Amino acid sequence: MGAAAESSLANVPVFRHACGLCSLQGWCWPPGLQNGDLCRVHAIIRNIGPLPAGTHLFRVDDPFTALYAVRNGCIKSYTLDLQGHEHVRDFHLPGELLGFDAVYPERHHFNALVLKAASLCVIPYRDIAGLSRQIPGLQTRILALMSRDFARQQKCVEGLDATQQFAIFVFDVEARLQRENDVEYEFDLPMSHESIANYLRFSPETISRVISRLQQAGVIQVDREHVRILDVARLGQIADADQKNKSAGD
Amino acid sequence: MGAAAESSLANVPVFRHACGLCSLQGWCWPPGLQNGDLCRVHAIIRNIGPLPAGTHLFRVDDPFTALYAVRNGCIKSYTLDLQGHEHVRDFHLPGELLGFDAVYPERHHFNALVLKAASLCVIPYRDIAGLSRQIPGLQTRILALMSRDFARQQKCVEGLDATQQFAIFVFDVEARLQRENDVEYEFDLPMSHESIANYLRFSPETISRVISRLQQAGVIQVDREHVRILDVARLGQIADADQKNKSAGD
DNA sequence: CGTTAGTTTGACGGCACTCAAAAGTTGTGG
DNA sequence: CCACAACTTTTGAGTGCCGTCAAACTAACG
Repeated sequence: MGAAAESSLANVPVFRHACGLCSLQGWCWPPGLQNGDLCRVHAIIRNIGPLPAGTHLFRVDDPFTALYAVRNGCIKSYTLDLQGHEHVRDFHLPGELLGFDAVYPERHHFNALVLKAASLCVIPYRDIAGLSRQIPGLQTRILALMSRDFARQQKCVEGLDATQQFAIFVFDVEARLQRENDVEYEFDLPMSHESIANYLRFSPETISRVISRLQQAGVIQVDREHVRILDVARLGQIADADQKNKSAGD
Repeated sequence: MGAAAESSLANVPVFRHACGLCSLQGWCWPPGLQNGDLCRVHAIIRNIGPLPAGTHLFRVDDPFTALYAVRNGCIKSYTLDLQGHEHVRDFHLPGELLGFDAVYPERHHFNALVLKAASLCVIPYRDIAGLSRQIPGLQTRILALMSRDFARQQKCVEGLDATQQFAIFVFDVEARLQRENDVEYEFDLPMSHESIANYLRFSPETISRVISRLQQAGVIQVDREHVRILDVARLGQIADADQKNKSAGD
C-alpha cells in the first residue's frame, strides 16, 4: 500500500481508470495478488458514475449480477416493510462494498439508493467467481470480505438508548470517512436525520432531541449536515457507557 | 430414518457414519455433486457427539477451524457484553450449519453452547475450502450457504412488539423443527424462556407475560417446554400484524 | 424434604413513540 | 431579489410498552 506499489501499477494502461489508481487499491483487493492476476481482476471491473443523488443502483428482487465498490459519494441500502416504512440496512461510504447479501438466491434483498452523487466500481459476480477458481487466494479473499460484511451487520447495539446509539453512530461514520477528510473529528453527514432515524430504529424526533441535547452539552456542534465533535472524550464515554457503569463507577 | 435414497447410499462404506445416512444429506451438500466428489467431501467430515447439554462447542476468540452441521439437539450461539448480559445470536436446530461468521478473521465471534444433547458433523474449513477449488459447484454452494446464513440474520423484526415477535419466533421454530416432529403445530422448545428473551431482546418477564396472554386467549398451549399451537390462524394474524391490527372485530 | 433455579405475577417508572404545531431551509417562479 | 410552497427539523405534551424491582410460586435434584 505504499507509493512504490502504486507507481509500479501505474505503468500498466489497464489500471488507468480501475483499481490501480483507485484510492481503494489494496483495500478491496489486497496486494497479495501477483501483478498478472491483478490485471485479470481489473480487466473485469467496470467503472460507473458519478450517479446523481436519487438514483437507484438496484432494487429489491432485481437479479444479482455484480458487487459494487463505492469510490466516492454515499449509498443507502434499505427495504420497505408492508406498511411502507423504510428500514435502512446500512450506509455505504467510499471504500466499501455492497451486494454480498444477494449471492443467494441471486436476487437483491434490498434497495440501493444514491444519497450523495457517487462513482462506483462494478464487479460482475460471475466473472469474479470464475476468476476465483483460477487465482489462488482470491476465493479466500472474497469469503473474507463477505464474512467481514456479515460481521458488520452483527454489531449489537440494540437495547441501548438513543443517545448512546447516536454517539456510536457518529464515531463509526467519522472513522469511515477519515479517508476523505483532512480535519479529524469534523465531517459531513451524507444522510438526513430521517435516514439516521430509520437506520437506528428511532423516530426522527428522537434523533433531533438527541442532537439538541448533545449540542447544548457542548459535546458536538452541528450545522446542517456538518458535524464537529467538540468533546471527543465525553462522546466516547457516552458511546461506551455500558462498560464503565459496572466496572469503574460503583 | 429409513428411506430408499439412503439405502442406495448405504452400500458405500464411507457413508456409514457420514452424510450418506444423515437425515440432512442433500440439504447440507446438494445432490448435484457426482458420487465420487461426494465421497471426497465425506472423507473430510468428522462426526462428533452426542455432546451433553452445557458443553461449549467453541468460545469467542477460539481459532476458526471448522463449520458444524447439527444432526440433532440444539446449539445456542451467543455473546456476553461487558456487563455480562447474554445476547443470543441464534439457535441452531437439526439440519442447520454454524460457523460461517468466523471465516474472517479466522476467529469465532461468539460462543456456541449445547442446549440439548447434540450430535454434529465437523467440516474442517481448510479441507472444504481446498476441495472447493477442485470440485466445480462446491464453491458456489459454500457461498450460497454463507449468503443464506447471512440473510437469516437480516430478518427485520426489530421495532415490533413482544407479542408479535414471539409469534414469529414460534412459527419459525415450528417450521424448522418439522423435520423431526410428526405432529404439526406441536413441538418442544429446546431453549429456556430466558434464552428466548435474550434472543428477542426482551426481559424474561416480558416473554412470560406474552405467553400467559396467548394462553389465556386460547391461541397456544404451553406445558413446560412443550408447545401446541391451538389457533394457527390467530397466531398467524398476530405474527403478520402490520402494526395497528389490534384485537379488532372478533 | 429442603434447596435451587426458572417462571409467574404485580407495581412502578422511564424512554421513546405519536400527535401536533412552529420554525428553519431549499427550490421555484414571478 | 423576493415570495411562496414543500420539505426537513425542532420542540412540546401526552401515552404506551417494556424494563426493573420484588415477591410468590413451581418444578427438578439430591
